[in-house]
Amino acid sequence: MEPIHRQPLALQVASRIRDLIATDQFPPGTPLKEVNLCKQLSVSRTPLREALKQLIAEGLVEQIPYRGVMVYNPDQASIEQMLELLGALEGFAGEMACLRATPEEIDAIRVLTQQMHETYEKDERLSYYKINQSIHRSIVEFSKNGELIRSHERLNSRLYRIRFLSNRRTDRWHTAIEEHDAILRNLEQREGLKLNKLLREHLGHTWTKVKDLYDS
Amino acid sequence: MEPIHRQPLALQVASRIRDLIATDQFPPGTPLKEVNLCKQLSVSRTPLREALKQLIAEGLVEQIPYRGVMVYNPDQASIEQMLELLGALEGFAGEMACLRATPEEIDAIRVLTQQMHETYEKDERLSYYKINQSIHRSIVEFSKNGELIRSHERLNSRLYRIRFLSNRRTDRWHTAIEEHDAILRNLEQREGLKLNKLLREHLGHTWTKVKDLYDS
DNA sequence: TGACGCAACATTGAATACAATATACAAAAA
DNA sequence: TTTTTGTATATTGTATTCAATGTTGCGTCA
Repeated sequence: MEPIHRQPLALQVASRIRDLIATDQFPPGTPLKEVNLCKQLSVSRTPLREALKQLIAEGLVEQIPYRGVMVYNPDQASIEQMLELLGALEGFAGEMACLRATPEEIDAIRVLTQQMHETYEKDERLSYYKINQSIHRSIVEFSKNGELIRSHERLNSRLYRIRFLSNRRTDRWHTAIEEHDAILRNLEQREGLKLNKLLREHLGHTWTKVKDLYDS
Repeated sequence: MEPIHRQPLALQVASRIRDLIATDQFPPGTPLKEVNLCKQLSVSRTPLREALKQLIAEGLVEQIPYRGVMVYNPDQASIEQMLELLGALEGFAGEMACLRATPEEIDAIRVLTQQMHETYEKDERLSYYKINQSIHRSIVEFSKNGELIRSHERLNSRLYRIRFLSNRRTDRWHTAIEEHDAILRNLEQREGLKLNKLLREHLGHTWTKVKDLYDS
């Protein structure tokens, strides 16, 4: 039988804060004061502090001794490095997916890519963004490497907000759609090395979009 | 001026436990009971628990609610996946290092590779192992990508013991040395793609060594 | 007027106390 | 003898309390 999964309070608190950061309710730089959060979340300081320790380890927030915890506010250089690493992870995942994905799984990517086209034509940015995320996550999953999946998930969550902001730029949408078509094609044809390259470049373009956003 | 670095107790505790795991004084499966550790380390439960939370996030130990934490004991599949990911990270790092390493940094790798030869000839296994680790870490550092460096560091620490054990096998030493010569050559000639491939294969060989170790 | 020092306050760091849960073992019933 | 069940004990989860540290603002003195 399916075992009952229990969630210690600290874990629940951690994922709640994670969501609050991802949805920009706690934007970068927000100080996370323990007593305030305790009241807002109705927990005592101990589980909250344990949750914060986890988030620190994940790199989602940063801590200065005796001065508290705040939401991580990466500078341009850090963002570039994170996107570069994300590209490497996704590229490698794509390469492995070419070896290991089942035809059904590739079908799923095909469906998502199709849906992406539809949201593009209807100009539904939020849906577009979410489908885009799904595609990337799926490719990583199909690498069938749990460690890779976890690493990607963590890094991606740190970039969630950044990528969302860069999504507001519409002038690169068309290129992005074309790239996704190419990604699908290479996955279908199991062209691992080419897919690797494509995905890395795809993330590279994300960086240029983010960069413009910061510069303007 | 260089700021003074403070170490909250929890961080000190975490790195102490990390060392104990790396040096196999806490081998895989060891239950880490809070009160015992508190006495041994002369700290109270709060900082200890915060330290454990970090180690959990790092994947060095695992936790079952109300049953405690124990040193992570990966099965063969997990080890294979971790090594695969480590290969991807080091391969990519090598590729970037070809673009970004200074001549002086490459010199440093050359010196280390030379020292590796010497320890090989003198049959000094521990020194050999440590120099080997230094070379890999250096290559990753020369990628100049802080995120990549941290990710690699964390994954590597989880594999430290495994790789150490697999180092006892001597029949692959010679091949490993040759591979390291090739790695140095390709780094010197800035052959990024070839170096990437080499490093991935190099880690792949580590996996076969580990596998044999488990099977026998 | 500006700089220094002191004090009150706010916030985090650590320790302890209490509650919830799991495990082990023994006693009782089938 | 085997199974079950209850109780004692150990261990983790959570709350509360106390200590250490950093910050802010006011007052005093040059």
